[in-house]
Amino acid sequence: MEKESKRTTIYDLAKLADASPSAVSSVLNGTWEKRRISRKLAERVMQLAEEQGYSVNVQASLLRRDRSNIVGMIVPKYDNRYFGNIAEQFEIMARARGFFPVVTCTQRDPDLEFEAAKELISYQAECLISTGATDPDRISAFCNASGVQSINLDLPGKNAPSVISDNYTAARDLTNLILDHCEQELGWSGPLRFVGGRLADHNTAARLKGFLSAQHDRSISVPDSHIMANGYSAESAAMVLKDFRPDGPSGIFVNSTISLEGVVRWHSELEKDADKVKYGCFDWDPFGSFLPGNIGMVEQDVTTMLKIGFELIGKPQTTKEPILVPCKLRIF
Amino acid sequence: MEKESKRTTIYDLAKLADASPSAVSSVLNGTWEKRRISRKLAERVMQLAEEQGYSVNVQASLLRRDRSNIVGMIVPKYDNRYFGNIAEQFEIMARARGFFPVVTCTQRDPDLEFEAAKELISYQAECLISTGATDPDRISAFCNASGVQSINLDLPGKNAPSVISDNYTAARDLTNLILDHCEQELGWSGPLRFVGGRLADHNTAARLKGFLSAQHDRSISVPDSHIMANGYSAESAAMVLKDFRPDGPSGIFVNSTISLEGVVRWHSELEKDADKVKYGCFDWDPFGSFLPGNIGMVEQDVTTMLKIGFELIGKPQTTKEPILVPCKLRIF
DNA sequence: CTGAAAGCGCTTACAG
DNA sequence: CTGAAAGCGCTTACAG
Repeated sequence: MEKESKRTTIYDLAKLADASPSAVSSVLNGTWEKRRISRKLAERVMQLAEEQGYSVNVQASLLRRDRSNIVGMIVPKYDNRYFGNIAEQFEIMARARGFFPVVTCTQRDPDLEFEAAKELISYQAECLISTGATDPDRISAFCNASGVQSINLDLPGKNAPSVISDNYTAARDLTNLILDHCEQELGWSGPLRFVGGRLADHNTAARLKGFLSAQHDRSISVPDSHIMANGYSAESAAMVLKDFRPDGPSGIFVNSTISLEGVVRWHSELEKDADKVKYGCFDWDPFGSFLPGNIGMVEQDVTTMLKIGFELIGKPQTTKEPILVPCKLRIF
Repeated sequence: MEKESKRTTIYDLAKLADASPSAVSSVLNGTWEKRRISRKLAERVMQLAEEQGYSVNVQASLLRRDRSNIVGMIVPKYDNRYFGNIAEQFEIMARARGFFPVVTCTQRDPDLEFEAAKELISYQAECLISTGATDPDRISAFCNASGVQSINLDLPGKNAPSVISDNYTAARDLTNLILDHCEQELGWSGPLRFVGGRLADHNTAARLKGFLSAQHDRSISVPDSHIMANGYSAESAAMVLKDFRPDGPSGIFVNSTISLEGVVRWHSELEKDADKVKYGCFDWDPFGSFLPGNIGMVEQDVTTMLKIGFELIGKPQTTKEPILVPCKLRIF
């Protein structure tokens, strides 16, 4: 074994195999049959490459080639059922399509999002998917300036095509489900409370609209105090409910599993009428159906969103209107 | 704006700024003050770079430089609390240390693991962290041959240093906790059942050892039929318990949250004596404490494991004995 | 069947 | 204060 400090190159291999670097290169990148290099030489080179622990230097290879095949994704969190699933499926689907996926996680920090996006472009990503980005327009503006395609997922933007869940419809359906349960099991007909998220956030706004419209259709008027969208954390959800001690039936629309943690904590500490609280959650968790009071959850259709996203890659960007993907309502 | 098809290079910028490519390069990579390039020129170049949406071609830059700063990680899943958290914290900690993290998810598929590892090395990763790899030795053998450092996380290997949880101790503590609850609340003293995982898997084996040793210390003998380690899925856990209808008190050691799903499903379908089942789980989930019968969970100390992993980077590889990191026992 | 040569976009020691 | 030139490791059209 040679000095470990330097990696083996095609020149090392060429010397060892007593062939030219060009020949070695074409053996290693699979074009040797086309170049009609003898099978004997090819086998010798591949054998040597194996022995020497050779691996192609992608930096050098990409520099010379026309395409990188890299498709980048930024995602707010991995440690989250929804986004973790998106990242995971993205990688699988990208590989299946012959791309090299590079995902990076940006902690809902707009500056980190932008830096990470620039980094991915520096790595010659051919397309960048911004998932749940807080400032997608800044990112796609930069992509546009660099001549790199970009796509928004989960949260829409103006400068690139967007693929998002049909939050409005799913929220309306979930609200109706909660209302039905309240009527049938508690003989009570609203109004419900809305807990979690931020109203400035597009998805929360769309969900709130669905929440209100379902109740409007039943002539239920919802007081402002019932809209408790004060953030994305278990703490803020528990906080906003702290002083609410139900005195009879009540129902809650929970916006995301992270808020659900707070709601469940609050619920478990109720001293009376805990069984008169019904809630549903816009988000999916496998333990959801075992939480007392939880009557249903909305699961976003990640596979379809990604499939549509991949179909957009390489296509000329046509419409900028968000493409809406229906969600699945899971009833317990 | 020029033709979008080609990205802007330092040569384009040099022409526009009426300067040499060398000067542009040093302005862009921050060495211009050292080279005593005039502030005026520097500002002009940076302005132009901004306008043209320039971003450095990392492939070209790395090819010329000595170091890549890339540190790679393979991880089985993102859509999993434990591994998702590892990937997320890895990226944060890597950035904080000036590295460029690239994580990829390999679905517990040994071949995909190996391919992904090779790919990361092709991208000139300086160090590769194999997390929960099914065949870590094959990967580190390849890394060794290529002169790339490698580290095993979560699951140990022979060819590289390993940082793993102290599964044995934590499992023993969790077992004792379950036994204590069973005695105090049910007046019953084992033996417990062990559900989930695979005995061939190092971590399952270590946990089983702790499980057995805690009971051995209390002179409880555990029949073989109580060891139900038949896989990592909610289905297999539910399956193995299908015909178990407890007729009195019972206790279960659940190996991972994925198995916990199956256990909870089984538990929720019991017609009698459901309140006489106590279980604990080796893994953490925020909804865990709200699941009836769940008395405690083990949370692995991801931050410490990663911190130790990062300390190993760049250091000569000394001991091959796994470094054990204590877990935290969360009691409900 | 195979090699010499140019060039991908950078960086940096060297020479003014 | 600044530029010309070499070279990082590859690929590929071109010329035998």
